[in-house]
Amino acid sequence: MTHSEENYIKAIFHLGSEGVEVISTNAVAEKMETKPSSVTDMMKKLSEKGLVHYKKYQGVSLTTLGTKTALSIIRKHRLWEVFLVEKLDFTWDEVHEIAEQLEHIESEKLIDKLDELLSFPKFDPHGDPIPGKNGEFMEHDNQLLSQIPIGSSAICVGVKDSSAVFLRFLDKNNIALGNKIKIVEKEEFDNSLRILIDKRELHLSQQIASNLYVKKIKL
Amino acid sequence: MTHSEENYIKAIFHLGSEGVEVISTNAVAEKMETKPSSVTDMMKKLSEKGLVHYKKYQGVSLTTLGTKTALSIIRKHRLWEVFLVEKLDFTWDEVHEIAEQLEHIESEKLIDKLDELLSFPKFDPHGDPIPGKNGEFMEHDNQLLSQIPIGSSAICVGVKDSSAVFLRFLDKNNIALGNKIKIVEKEEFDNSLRILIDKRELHLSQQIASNLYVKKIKL
DNA sequence: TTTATAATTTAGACAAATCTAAAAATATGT
DNA sequence: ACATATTTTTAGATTTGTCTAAATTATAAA
Repeated sequence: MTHSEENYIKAIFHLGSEGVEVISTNAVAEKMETKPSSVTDMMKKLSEKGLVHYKKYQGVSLTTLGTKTALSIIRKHRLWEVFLVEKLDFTWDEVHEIAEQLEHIESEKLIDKLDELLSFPKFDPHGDPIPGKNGEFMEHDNQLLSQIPIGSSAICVGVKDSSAVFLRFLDKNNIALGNKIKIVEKEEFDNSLRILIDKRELHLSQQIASNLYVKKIKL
Repeated sequence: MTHSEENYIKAIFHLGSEGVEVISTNAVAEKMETKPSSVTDMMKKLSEKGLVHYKKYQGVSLTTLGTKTALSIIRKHRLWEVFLVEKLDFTWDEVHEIAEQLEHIESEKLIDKLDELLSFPKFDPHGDPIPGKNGEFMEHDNQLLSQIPIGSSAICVGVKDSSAVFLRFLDKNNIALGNKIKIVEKEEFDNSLRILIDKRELHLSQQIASNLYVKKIKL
């Protein structure tokens, strides 16, 4: 498989995870930052290779083989991210671009050994689950901070948007995975939240709150 | 730079190190396993980019920039090889192919951090010197086992041929870098050697002896 | 020095991945 | 349901890296 093919497969997988029912040519084009006509060409190719189901004008979806392939690429991406943070002291906002390159390295043994070196991590630095060697994949069933009722407490477990800007915003405000957050008040007007984190009080916009995955805890 | 361009630059550098005075189109083609016509095309391109000196029918050589580029790629290749052996327990005959892929990953910071993780190694698993961050490069001035006089002792410090077959031959005969070798006798007829290594006696063909770098030691 | 051989370059073609512009199919609004 | 807007596909062109076959230049041999 070429890098380009792998990137398309990954994009289709991610669109699927985002809950898009039927994946359109335009959606893929937007995610890949290419033109729809390029997507059409690639879908024909991937279809011939048995990686996607594709019928003209009908949208696209991954075959079983395509899904397996996507999970393998995502596994590599996320393991490399853990490596960069845990072993090379990169920050979580720096690792994505490098992992985008490393995910295309071909060597099953390399990934298995890397997995072992990192003690078989289950999540990447952004809280995303790492698919297993045999394609086991646990979608996280976490809630977004914005969906949690007022007064309850939760642990920060992941980010939905893992762009560098968002991650640096969290760093700046000392919000890290593992932190406990208590929702003090929700502003009716703009759905912004007043929260308590490490005894500090913070004000988070709705946009921030809907990009933070949390796990509710009982008091 | 594309992967292909980088591979050509590396090939030209290695041909230069092998003591070839003028590097011909055919020599590059052979090393790259392509056709001479492909080489001509690429040389024009690299020449326009200022990486090589090239004049039709006159052969090719690296510019200062080209040499700097080659050293950077070789530095990456060799650091990754050390990583694979030291951190992931690969054997020295397994690392070349994977490092061929990893050497194209773009990130200065990644390489600096990797260098640090590995405690700034000076040699790769085959005994080849690792170029420094600023292009410092120490060609090893070692002798080949075949050039050492009878009766003298030497330490095994590197391999000239680092193909998997040769490396596995050395493994099979318990010859590793760091081992002390004493040359007992040289057979006039075929230049094969009788050596003493770890109290074991071994018989090495001329071909083997001329692919092992050693450093002479005084008794 | 002329000729034969080998090395190198040019010309033209191809596959991969992309693009633009035009055509075709589907979806939407009244 | 019909016209319009949107989406998707097709057709044809471009770039990169490769190839084959033919032409050119350099080298070696008689």
